[in-house]
Amino acid sequence: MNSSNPRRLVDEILRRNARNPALAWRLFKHLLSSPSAPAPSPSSIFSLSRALAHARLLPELDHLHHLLLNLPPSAAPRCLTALSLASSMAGILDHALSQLHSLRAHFPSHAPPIRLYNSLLGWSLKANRSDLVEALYKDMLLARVSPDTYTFNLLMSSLCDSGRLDEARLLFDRMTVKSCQPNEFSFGILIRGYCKAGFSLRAVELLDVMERVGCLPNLVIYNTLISGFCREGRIGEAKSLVERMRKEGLFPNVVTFNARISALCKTGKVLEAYRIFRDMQNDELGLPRPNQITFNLILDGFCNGGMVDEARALVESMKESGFFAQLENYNIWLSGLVKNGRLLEARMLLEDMVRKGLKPNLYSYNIVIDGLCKEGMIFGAESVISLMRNNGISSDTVTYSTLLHGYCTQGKAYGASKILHEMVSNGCFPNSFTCNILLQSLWKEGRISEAEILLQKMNEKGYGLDIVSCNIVIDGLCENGKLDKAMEIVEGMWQHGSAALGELGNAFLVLVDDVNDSKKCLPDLITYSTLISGLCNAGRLDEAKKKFVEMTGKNIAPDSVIYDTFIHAFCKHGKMSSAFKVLRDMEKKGCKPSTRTYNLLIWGLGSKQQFNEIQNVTNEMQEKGIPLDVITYNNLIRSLCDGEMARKAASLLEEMSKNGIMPNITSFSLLIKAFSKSSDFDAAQAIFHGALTTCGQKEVLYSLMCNEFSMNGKLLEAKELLQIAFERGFSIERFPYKHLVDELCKEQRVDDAQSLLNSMINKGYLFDPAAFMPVIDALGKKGNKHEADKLSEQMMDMATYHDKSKFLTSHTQHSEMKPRRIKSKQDTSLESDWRNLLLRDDGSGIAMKVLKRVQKGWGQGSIPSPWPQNIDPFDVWESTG
DNA sequence: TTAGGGTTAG
Repeated sequence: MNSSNPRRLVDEILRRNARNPALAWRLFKHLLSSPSAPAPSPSSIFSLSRALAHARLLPELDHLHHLLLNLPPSAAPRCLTALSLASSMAGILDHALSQLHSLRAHFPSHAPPIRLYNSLLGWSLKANRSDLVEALYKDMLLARVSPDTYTFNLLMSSLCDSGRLDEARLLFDRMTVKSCQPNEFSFGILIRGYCKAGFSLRAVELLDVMERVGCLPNLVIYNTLISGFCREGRIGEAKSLVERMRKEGLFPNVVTFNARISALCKTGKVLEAYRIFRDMQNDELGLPRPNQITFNLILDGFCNGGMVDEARALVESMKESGFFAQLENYNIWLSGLVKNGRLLEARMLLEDMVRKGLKPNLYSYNIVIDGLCKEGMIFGAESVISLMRNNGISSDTVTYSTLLHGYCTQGKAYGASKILHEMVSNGCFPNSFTCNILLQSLWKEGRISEAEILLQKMNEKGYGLDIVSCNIVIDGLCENGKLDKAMEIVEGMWQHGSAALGELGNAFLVLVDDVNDSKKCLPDLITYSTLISGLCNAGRLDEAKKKFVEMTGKNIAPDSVIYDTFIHAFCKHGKMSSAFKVLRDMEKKGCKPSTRTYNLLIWGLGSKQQFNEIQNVTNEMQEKGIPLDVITYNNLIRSLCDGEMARKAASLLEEMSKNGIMPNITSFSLLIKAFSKSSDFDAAQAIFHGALTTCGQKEVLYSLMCNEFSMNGKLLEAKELLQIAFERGFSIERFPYKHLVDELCKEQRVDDAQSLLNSMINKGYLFDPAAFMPVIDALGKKGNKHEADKLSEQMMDMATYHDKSKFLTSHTQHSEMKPRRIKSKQDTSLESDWRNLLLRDDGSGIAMKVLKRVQKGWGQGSIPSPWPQNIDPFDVWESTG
């Protein structure tokens, strides 16, 4: 160590202990406290503070800041600069800013280097702190520091990220006339901006500009453009770019290949992507080797294409070759499992990750939470949230929005508003996704004026109304029969973008006319799909066809969903030849018919009893390799049953099992109904038992069979099934217990009827008190006044209990249901039964007694409004400021 | 230390 120069000594010690910042810091303090200590060099301060910042030793950084302020004025500014730069580079934005602030306050004539400003600008932009960006930019000008190319590049990149392409372009154009010339990064950033916004054609024009200014495009720029074209499906353009780059001596690398593979997977051409992937693995072909990302793309492709087994095999091979170790691999696999309904496995994988010490991140949890919510398993989702909280990760806006969506789709309004409040009180603010979820929920509930208030709030808070919001409103209008309004808005969107919603009556929306064309939200495939489906449902087929022509004229390519919509509509109206014309047209246009397409056709033919044609269609499916599914078979079963060929229909069950297709509850139900209709109860019962074996002991199967027996006078058999239902704890809502009690009484079997009632009471069921009446009547007629009174009392108890638990129909029923549905279903049935009771005049007086209870309880608006009265679904925005 | 390919919600 050279100790002849004390300043070198300081530097040396600091350098040697750079890896132990705490020790370096102590040594530094010690040396600096010596009276003969020389001033440290800026580079040593940079190394020290970089180490302190990296180790997040924040109090030490503050202390250092303080010490540096006391250095002689010849050394202090440069050392402070070094400190601030190191803090800034480590991303400790607030420290770096306060250090810059002291520098500027104490040494106003010292101009900080542009590099410091650039670094601070970069972090401020990343943190979305436009206030800081502005302040820094002003301070730069005050310090007479000129922005350089790097500064402009940062600003452009940020503008592009927030979709402000035109402003980014303006900045870019100003660069060419200013002292700072655009470099390859400037071009790269702008090109990326155009490509990300879907304007690859505008991006590629910049290649010519580059040529003019003598700036050579590099591999990154070519890859940006190629992936942009691939994303837009412009494969021809992508290919010619590859040729152009080869001519310039640049060769496609793994990124280029990944862009192609990604595009193929996104358009469902997984097998083609897989072929390329295999070629990349083949040493002889000299292609770039697949990397981590290539594997992820193929894995995701398999998962999205429903090829779970292939995906699983790939995961195994990735594990073997060490390509399955990063969190991202796990997250892709998690999302694949969820998308393919393997929720249990996904949940287990998540816990496995925790056990293995591979910390799942917010993405991992959100993926599983979303899957559970989509399957209606909100409790499961809530439990994953606790798991996540226990592992130190807090919910974000995505988590809350996902949960909100779960509650909304199940009509659980109270849960939804609870989530909204929880999210805001935890500092997560609703974004446009959240708003769209709410918007859809409100429209679905028919609460249009509230939806309009929400649109207004979204607008005030600056959440742009995007194409999703527009599509939600258009869907809502179609569902509510306001098709003309919907069409008017779509037309207006071509001119004014989302501002066309203003025609809904919201004058304020006129103010948000999308100013720049690049951001305007124009009708898309979903818009037309929604509109066309609305028109078809309303029987306005000619207008639907016109809209179809309009969309293709606007270069929106129809997908199989739209074709299916037309096929469905034609089938519904019995226009089978038109339906087949659509099928041929879609094939001609290169849109592959799906199993669903054929199922619709079979359904249409089935309702016209055209069995030969059905046969032709199923043959065609087999020839074209389009798999039949359970719905296909159910359609076949339905049409045969309708044609009173139940036996032939039943034989299809065998064919299904031969083809590896499991019949479902619908398959069996159709057959049970058909055999019951023809009074072939032995066959019906055989199917019923087969169904129980295949589908499990399902309540719907029991209730169906019980209803069939009961309707056809098979009272004993029906009663037996009802008894089983009691034992199994099923909800009896769908069982014909009232009818059965009534019929038993009519057949003078009051004892059987009474025993049924007693079983229901003993099992704790809460049921329609009207079921008591036939028995009370019968007992009264028989002169058994004592028993009749006893039952009357029990009926009164049931009525009281009914008052207390407004919605419960049985002890097994799950709590929350869609409030509106409950109202229409339950109230009307109870009310009508009670009205019938009250109209009776048998002098028993019971009816009047009961009436009083009815007036106190049921039918009196005891149904809670979908949103709890005391909570305004919109007030959460007020606290967001 | 600013530009390319992979993971979450409507």
